[in-house]
Amino acid sequence: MPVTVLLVDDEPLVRAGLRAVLEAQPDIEVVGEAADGAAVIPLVRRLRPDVVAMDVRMPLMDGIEATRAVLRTVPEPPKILVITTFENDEYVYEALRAGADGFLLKRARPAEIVHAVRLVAEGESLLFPASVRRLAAEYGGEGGGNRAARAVLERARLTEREAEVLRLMARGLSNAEIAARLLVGTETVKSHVSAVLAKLGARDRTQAVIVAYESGFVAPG
Amino acid sequence: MPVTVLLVDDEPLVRAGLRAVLEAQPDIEVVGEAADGAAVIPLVRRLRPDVVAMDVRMPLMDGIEATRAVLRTVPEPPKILVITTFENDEYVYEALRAGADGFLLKRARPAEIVHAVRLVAEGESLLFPASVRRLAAEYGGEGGGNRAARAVLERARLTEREAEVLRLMARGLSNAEIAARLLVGTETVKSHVSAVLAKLGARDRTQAVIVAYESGFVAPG
DNA sequence: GAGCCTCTCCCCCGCTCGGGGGAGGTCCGT
DNA sequence: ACGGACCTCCCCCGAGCGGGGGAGAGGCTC
Repeated sequence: MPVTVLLVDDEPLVRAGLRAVLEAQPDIEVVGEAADGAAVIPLVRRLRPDVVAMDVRMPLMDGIEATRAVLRTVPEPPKILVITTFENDEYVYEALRAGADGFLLKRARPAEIVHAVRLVAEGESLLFPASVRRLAAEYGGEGGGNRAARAVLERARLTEREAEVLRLMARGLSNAEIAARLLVGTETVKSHVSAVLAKLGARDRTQAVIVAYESGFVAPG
Repeated sequence: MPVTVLLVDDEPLVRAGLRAVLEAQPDIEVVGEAADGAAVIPLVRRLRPDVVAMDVRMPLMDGIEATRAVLRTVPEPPKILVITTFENDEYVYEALRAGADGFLLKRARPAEIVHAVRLVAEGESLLFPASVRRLAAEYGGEGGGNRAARAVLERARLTEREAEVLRLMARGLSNAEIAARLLVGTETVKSHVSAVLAKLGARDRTQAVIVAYESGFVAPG
């Protein structure tokens, strides 16, 4: 059965774009739209979507309140994917605190958007690395390491092999070098790397390495 | 005038390989060879090379002793580029401690080798990131950050713009994204990125980001 | 035994990246 | 006035990378 999605954004254009991108996927179905957070709860009750793609900034009720409201009032609530235009949006981490399962930039590429929806639908949390640093500053800065990044890494549930590959990535090795070191083919390494990128919500190996550092997965110094 | 290089390695094959790679460059000239560290000092005195490409492991006198000897006894000594087969070679950091200006893996690609020679000739120090971590563990672990990486970064003498680009690289941005943020063309960003990679002795942006983290240039957490 | 996960390897494809060149502009110090 | 950084942009080109598929072998649990 397909992943059902409810779109919540005050801009019709954005909704249309999301719908186009998501419906192009055979396994994703957009079951409804809302223009404001205030309309979300009844819609969620009626449509029971797997995922709510929710804008943070909306006129009547913003994405944070809406997220809280949904999670409080709906039994077996859907996954909440927060959408925002700005990666420095202070609202974002509040939404995550409120219980959102991930967030996504509007300017993300279609493949990323689709990917993000699938991930949260499967129960994985994701944050895009470019924003992870930002979050860290706000999230509370006492202990070493970055809580947000750590959360990403923990929820990523990397397999042993994937973790091993990530460690080598974080030492600057290329796929070919990793393959040589692990005594496997480069295609195999590519598979693992892809899995790592997918699970971490990273676009490329650089972002994955950033998560590795931010989360304390690899120790700097 | 070209960069003059003295090759010191006990394996003729390696010397031949280095010679072939280096002489293919119009601006690099191999002026001599030696099979052991013991032969280095007189040759350096006579040939006065800009750079000595020196193996660490050699039968009579290893690269560390040879490095120390050259730096102690020769006025205006050449730059020493240490060459090794293993990146975990404990000899390497000792050589660096002894005053070597950089090191290089034998399995490095020709372009990297050429690049390394040019860099040390110009007075830049370089360490390949994959080995930087290793060095850190040995180099002394009290203070935060990685001394070796910090040294790389300091001696890299990045321009303001380059530092800015590196910071954005370390946040996971692509060249296009950096270009958008800095309001310049992607070609410009590519230039800066190339300059950063060159100065840091990094092969790709991932390695550059690793140096950024290891050196404390960007703070994790 | 069926299902699931993990690890392994394969294909095709498009794109970004990085190397190696060059070139014009400004600003600054000598 | 000249050289020298520095920033900007341009070209060509090859290689590595990442997406999107698939597929088989082994091991696990139910």
